Amino acid sequence: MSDLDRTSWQGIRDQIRERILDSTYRPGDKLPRDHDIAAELECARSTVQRAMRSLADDGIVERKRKGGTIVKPDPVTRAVLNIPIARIEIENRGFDYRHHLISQDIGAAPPAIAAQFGLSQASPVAHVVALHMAAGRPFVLEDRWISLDTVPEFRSVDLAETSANEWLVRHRPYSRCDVQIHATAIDADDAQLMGVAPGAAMLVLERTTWIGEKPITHVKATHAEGYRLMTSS
Amino acid sequence: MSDLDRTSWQGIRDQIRERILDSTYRPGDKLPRDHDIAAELECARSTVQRAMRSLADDGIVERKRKGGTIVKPDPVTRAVLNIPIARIEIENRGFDYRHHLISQDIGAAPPAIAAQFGLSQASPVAHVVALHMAAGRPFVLEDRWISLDTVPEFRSVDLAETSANEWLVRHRPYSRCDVQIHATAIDADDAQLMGVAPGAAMLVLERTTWIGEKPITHVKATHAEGYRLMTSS
DNA sequence: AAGTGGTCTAGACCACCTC
DNA sequence: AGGTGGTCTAGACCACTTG
Repeated sequence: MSDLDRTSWQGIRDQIRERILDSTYRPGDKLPRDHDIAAELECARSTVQRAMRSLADDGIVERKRKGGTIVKPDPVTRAVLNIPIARIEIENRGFDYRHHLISQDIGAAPPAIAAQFGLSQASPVAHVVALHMAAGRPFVLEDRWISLDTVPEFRSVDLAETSANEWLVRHRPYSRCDVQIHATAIDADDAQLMGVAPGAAMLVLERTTWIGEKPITHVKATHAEGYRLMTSS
Repeated sequence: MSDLDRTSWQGIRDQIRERILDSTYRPGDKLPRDHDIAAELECARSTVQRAMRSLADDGIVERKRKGGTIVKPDPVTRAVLNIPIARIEIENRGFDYRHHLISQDIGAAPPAIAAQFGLSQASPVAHVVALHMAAGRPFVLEDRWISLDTVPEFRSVDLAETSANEWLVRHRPYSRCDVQIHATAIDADDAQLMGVAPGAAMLVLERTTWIGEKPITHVKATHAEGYRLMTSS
């Protein structure tokens, strides 16, 4: 058969989704209770549950105890970003990977970073600037701050061998990650590093990761001109 | 108690995650089978299943039948983007919303759009350019193509009342959505519309939505200078 | 061929929230 | 206060994939 079993949870999900697509249920409408859908489509209630959770995860319906299930009135496009570490992304594209350490030092946190980390300015941080190269050309410029209160052993990492990016991701799992994406006109210094004209439009990803309530690192990753972040769902 | 029940699926998830964070299980390691974890933590196997699926969704572990569960060796940052309708986003920020229709016409698909849609160039498409304003200032410039084969009734929509964005999202649910994000230097015409200097760095989101295998719409949304897409997980 | 995760069921109880 | 979704269980069978 072309689709899945009508009584698998994917089958149930598809039938409900179909009714939303063909306007049997319209935005704002209340759907029957799980129990009744289960009876009608001849499956267990937990199977309806599974299907409904999937639809809720996709932002298609909204569920509330006692309130029931409604079709979301203000649909939201939901896309999942996968951000791999630079080396993996470059190697996946079939390019040779290398990284250059541009600068590295340790000191007290400047105000902007202290604020981002929620720490006092006396806190010690490491600052690392590195360039990730794909096939000999600049791919990502990484400007990173690491909280040495949270990651004291970072002081003794040899960044010639492993990038800070990779060392952290392998040794310091995080529990939370904030991501911001924006476009910026590159300044003269960074332009020279990236090999583009000053003022060129660059895609920038800024990430801050945390373990519990403690900040691990903040990184500003400036991507090569023309880079596209892609997602699908 | 401060955390959830140790035997709830969230509790199980947290205990497993904890063991990954404290390196009891390291990247690439194989975890015990669900059955054994269930026995050790004294819960049903399906509860372990639920916890494991959550960890797999977060990109922390990888599961294969017969292969077992391993800690993902190449951790990937996974962030979920929520892209609301322009009007909702602007109103949520407490600004007055308005939209201006810049241009609107119907014709055969130009090559780039035909290719994007996987259609022949003879296919009829609508082309709409509109500006979404927040508090009287340009917020998003929307350049949209709609496949009239898929959405014939779009011909008779009055775009003075509802934006194409909003009409589509309310009347044409989609089953798939591709998103691309990039930075671009704005051209002179668009710069005038957005009220910025030509060449300014702008964040652009391009989305194509599909219903089954049929294309609905492709939209290029150029955001105001300095706009930041934010996510958290 | 066999081991592992994936799914389904039926039933029970719980937690939350509207009515 | 009662109805609804959320979760848990125990057991069974299935599907995939590796050895």
